[in-house]
Amino acid sequence: MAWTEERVEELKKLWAEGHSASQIAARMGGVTRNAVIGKVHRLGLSGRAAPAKPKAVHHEPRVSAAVATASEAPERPAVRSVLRDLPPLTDLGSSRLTVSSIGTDQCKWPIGDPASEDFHFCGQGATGGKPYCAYHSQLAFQPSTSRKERKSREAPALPRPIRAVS
DNA sequence: CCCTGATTCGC
DNA sequence: GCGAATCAGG
Repeated sequence: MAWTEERVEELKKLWAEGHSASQIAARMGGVTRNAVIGKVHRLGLSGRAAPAKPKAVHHEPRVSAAVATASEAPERPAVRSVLRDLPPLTDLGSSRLTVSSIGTDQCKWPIGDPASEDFHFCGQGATGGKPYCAYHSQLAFQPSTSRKERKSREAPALPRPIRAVS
């Protein structure tokens, strides 16, 4: 399908009305949203009414600011009790697991000081899309506190999942 | 995973 | 000029 006068006309109109590229593509037919966007750009009418863009930040080399914000919160009594009933955690040679080398199926429980050289992750098998291995999942996802202390509950006992590098 | 626009580049 | 592929982001 070619961009005839009429079609370009309608494109301009719809775009000006604020329809998205995909909406325009669907309405006009014969073109994909990519085609629409491409045309919009070539017509020089990109950027609609005052979205107030921050400034050309598009497509810049992205610095991975994925600084591990993990904290090795000291284990609290409640956690310790859980710990007691769990099988010992076999120590993998995990000192090399860094935020960038850890796999999606590896436990991301932080070990050590994030600011330290030897900071690493547990690294044991983490299944079901969980960020932690079975062992650490039990620490991370503490059962709901008994309705008794409901009121004073808060502070999720431990480290929040490290955001996997997507 | 759904969507958005932006950019690149072979055609 | 065109638009699919790809990217970056919401």
